[in-house]
Amino acid sequence: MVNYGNTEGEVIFIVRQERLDDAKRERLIEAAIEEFAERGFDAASYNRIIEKSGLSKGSVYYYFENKDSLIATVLDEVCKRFQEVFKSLDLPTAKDEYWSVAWEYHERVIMFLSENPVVAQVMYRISKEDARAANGGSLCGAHRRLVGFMDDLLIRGRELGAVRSDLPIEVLQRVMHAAGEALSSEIVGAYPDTDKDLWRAKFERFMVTMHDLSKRMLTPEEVV
Amino acid sequence: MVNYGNTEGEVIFIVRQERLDDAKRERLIEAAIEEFAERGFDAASYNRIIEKSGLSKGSVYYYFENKDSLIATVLDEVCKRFQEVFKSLDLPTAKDEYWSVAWEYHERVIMFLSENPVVAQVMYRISKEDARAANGGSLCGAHRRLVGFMDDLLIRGRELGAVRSDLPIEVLQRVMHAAGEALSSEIVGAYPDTDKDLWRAKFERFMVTMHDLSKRMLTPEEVV
DNA sequence: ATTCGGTTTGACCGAGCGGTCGAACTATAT
DNA sequence: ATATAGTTCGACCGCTCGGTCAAACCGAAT
Repeated sequence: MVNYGNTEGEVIFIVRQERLDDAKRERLIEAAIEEFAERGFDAASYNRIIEKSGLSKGSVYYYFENKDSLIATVLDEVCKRFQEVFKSLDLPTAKDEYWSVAWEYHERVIMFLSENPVVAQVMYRISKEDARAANGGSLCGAHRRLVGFMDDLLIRGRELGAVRSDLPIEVLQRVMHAAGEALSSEIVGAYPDTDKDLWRAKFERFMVTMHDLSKRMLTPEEVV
Repeated sequence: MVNYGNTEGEVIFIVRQERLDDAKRERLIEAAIEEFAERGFDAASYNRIIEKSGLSKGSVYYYFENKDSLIATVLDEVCKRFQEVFKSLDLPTAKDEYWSVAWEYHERVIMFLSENPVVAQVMYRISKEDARAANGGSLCGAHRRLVGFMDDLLIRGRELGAVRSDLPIEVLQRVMHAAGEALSSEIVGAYPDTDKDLWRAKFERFMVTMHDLSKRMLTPEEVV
């Protein structure tokens, strides 16, 4: 797996980070995730992150060259956590397996996002700020890692004849991603909000809708 | 038409703005549109806008109470320009008219966005920064105005039986908007890029794809 | 007891931010 | 010619930003 723009800086910082106490590292990264979730990467305040982490300014700058370096580290962390979700999910090997794997994928995604609302918000920020210039490199790479499984799934689906071939994978990817975001907005971030049954109902409605839309959008042209 | 959070400030500024020279007003607004397009509303620099407009700081603050006030004015301006596009487009009155009107809508949208790339970028920023808190009011209102026609079209479509009724209009709206954005990304902003025929081809491909996806997503469940 | 590399600290830096304000300018009425 | 109201101007304000740095601290080796 390529390491997109992560920690490309001076070697000295890599050495130092290895020696960094785990507890401190976690406090810093958690503070950063919260800040990025709340404000996005651009508007995030490095000062505020440092303050929230409880470390001193000097210490943080001792381990991380600058704001971008910390961003890269956090992006890597977020990607790792998300990718972990699909480690045990195999791509379909036959056409009639496709939609059940897709269902499982959507289910795992939505559960992960619901159980990790703050991380979810960061992922949301990644796809929103993706296009911009400054952190473009890291963000773009992170975005690619996040949609990696979906990409592979679409490619496999096309090979198996379960997914239309008249549109580029990238277009399908974008539309699916956009639809998923639009649909999941009212479910993610409202996890066990007082009423667990209500959430479960919302969740199941989302799954049905997402599955329905996926099939409609992706099914090969000759079938419709 | 409701005036969403626009120029709610002191009366004195309204009076002054009425007396403001048209040429100066346009220079300022155009500078602001460019800045907002490039950086978004949050990251936009009021100082930079003022500098670009050629006016002095004191003058601008004489006519606009603050940054938010100028943002509200620009939002209003952008909404007006976009809404102008549909003034001569009527909602369908029969089921078999629906898809031709939808086609016409998509065509006009994409033409407007292509011919006004900077304004398009601002509209893009509106929908991206929509969720956030600070300017939430104005941005949210502007967003509603921008998707107003699509909303009406969907509602009418449902009344005519051309659009599915099993999902809330708001969900359909979001998915359509997201799909449109995902699909149009490679065409908007690349208007007459050296090769006019190439762009025309891209445009026609977009129209076909958008229409296909719209039909797939919106068609009532019993038909599929 | 001293030295020394790794680590921690917070005062400090220049830049840019949104916003203020008193002085100067201008045009019209008297 | 003078008074008055509308307008223009840019120096200046307090604040936060990302980032620097000399001094202090600490624990292990000598």
